[in-house]
This record gives sequence, structure tokens and C-alpha cells, in this order.
Amino acid sequence: MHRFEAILENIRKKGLRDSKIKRKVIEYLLKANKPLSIGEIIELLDQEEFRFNKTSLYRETDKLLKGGFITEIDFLDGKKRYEINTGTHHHHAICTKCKKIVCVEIPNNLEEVEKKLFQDTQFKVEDHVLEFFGTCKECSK
Amino acid sequence: MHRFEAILENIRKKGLRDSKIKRKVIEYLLKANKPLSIGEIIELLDQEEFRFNKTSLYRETDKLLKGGFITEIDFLDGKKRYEINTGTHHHHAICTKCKKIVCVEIPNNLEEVEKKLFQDTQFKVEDHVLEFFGTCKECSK
DNA sequence: TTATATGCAAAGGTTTTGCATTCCA
DNA sequence: TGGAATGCAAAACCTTTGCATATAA
Repeated sequence: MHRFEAILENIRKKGLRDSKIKRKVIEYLLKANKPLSIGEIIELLDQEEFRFNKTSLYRETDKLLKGGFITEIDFLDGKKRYEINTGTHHHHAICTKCKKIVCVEIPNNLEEVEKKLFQDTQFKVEDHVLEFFGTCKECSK
Repeated sequence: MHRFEAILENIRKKGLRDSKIKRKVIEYLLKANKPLSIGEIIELLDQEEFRFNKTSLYRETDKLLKGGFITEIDFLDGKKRYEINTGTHHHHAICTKCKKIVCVEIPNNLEEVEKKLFQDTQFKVEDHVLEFFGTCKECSK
């Protein structure tokens, strides 16, 4: 699993300490392959009888976020979710029935809209959030 | 102010009761012309010495939402915001410095992306969230 | 007079803060 | 040794639930 090792190395390179919690968070996010909330990470830790304090988890996760190793996503349900920062900007389709998450790559990445917005209002877009909600194949039946 | 009256009439027509809280929420949202959170509405009520219970406010606002009179927006800061449902689908540009909000109309409304998503994965999009974050004209200086 | 609106108290859920302790570089 | 990691308790914050009372249609 060299992807894991590569991330750890980058964490060290960036001057962050390589801690147990950081390792676990990275491990779970890599394995899950979908955004996880802190609550979900705690459940996974529980299953392994790996009990960490919630506070520490929040803090270490925040360091990973600030360091750019993970990204934060909001699916409008009051929880923040995190995923490995792959560098590729992408979006998600969330099934409102089974909560399954599909990654969506968008070829036309709203550049035109953002350019027009700047021309009209001088608003300089630095980031955007785009998530789709609907029904997945299985739940449509 | 016939826009206010028109909404009230629709509320009654739809079988919802015309309550004090509903009136205030509608009034504030019309006046603010930007999405307001429950907390912000409470502040406005306070300024008028118009003290309502938080719970009632949440409940009445929810009825307005379910009835389609207002819409809910999430700016990823842990609070839900509401605005009058104009029927026109639009998005927002939020200045991360001064928190000002600009409405953004998007001509190409992602139909192509959603169609492709359905072709690829059979995921049927029912709704999407698209918000822009960045720096407004004034804060760019 | 019946359903709805409103109030009050309490709790739920996620996240944050402060302080003490442990551990690693 | 010093700064970071971790734990614990508590609080902050937004939101919801349950039950009682008042009010409007």
C-alpha cells in the first residue's frame, strides 16, 4: 500500500508530526473511497477497539485539512465529511435514499460562469461547491 | 408592499395558517434580499423587541419550507439559511471576507452534466447545490 | 371546537475550548 | 527539553422533541 506511505511521507515533509490518529484517518479514507464524517471514523475505530478521544480526532483531522492532505465536503446533513485530496477537482452525486456516493468528474468546470461573474461583479471565485442529489440506479427500481 | 400580501394569500390558499411568525419570516426575507439563518432572524426580531420562542421559529420556518414558499441554502458554515422562493433556480457567490452574498444566475444549468451522469451511472439527479466562494470587489482591494 | 400556533424545558448531535498529561523528535 | 499528540470535562452552537397552553379559522 504505497499510497498510504507516500501520504505519510508528505505529512512529515510538511513538518507535521506523523501521529497514530493521522495514520488511522488516512487509512480509513483511503480504504473507504468515499467521504467519511468524524462520526463514521469513530465507528470504524470502535470496530477495531481502537478508542481515541473525539476531541483529538477532530484536531488531527483539522491538521490534515489545513495541510491540504484531505478535503472537506458538505452533503447538507449537518456533518462535515472528509476525503483524501487527490488534487483532481471533482464533485459527488449523493443518493438521498441509500446515501451512496458517486464521484462525478465535470469536463466543463464552470470556468465560463466564473469568468462572467467576474466581468459582471468583479467577484473573484476561489472555490466552488457542486453536489448532486437524487436517486441511484438501485433505488430507482 | 403587494409582494408580501401575495405570498400571504398563497399561504392561506395552500391551507397553511397565517401566523405572526410566518409573517415576520416572510417580511424579513423579503427585506433582507439575501438568505437569512434562523439566528439572524432571531436577531432581527430582538431588535424589534419581538421575542418569539426559537422552537416556534424553527417550526414555522419549516412549514414555509415544506410549503415551497421559501428555499433552504447551505453555505457550509453549519447554519441553514432561507430565502423567498422566487421560482427561478439560482446560485450564490459568497465573499469569504465580508460574507456578502451575490445571487448568480446560470444560463447553462448543468443539464448536460446531469444527462451524462444518468447515461453513465443511471443516477437520476433531482437537485443540485452550487455555491461559489471567493472575494468580492470591495474586499479585493 | 378543532387544528394550528406558540411557549417552555429539555435533550440530541456535531464541533470547539481549556487544561492536564503523555509522548516523540 | 520542548512542542506536538492525546485525553477528559465541559461548553458552544444549531436544531429537534415532547408536552402544555393559547389562539385563530
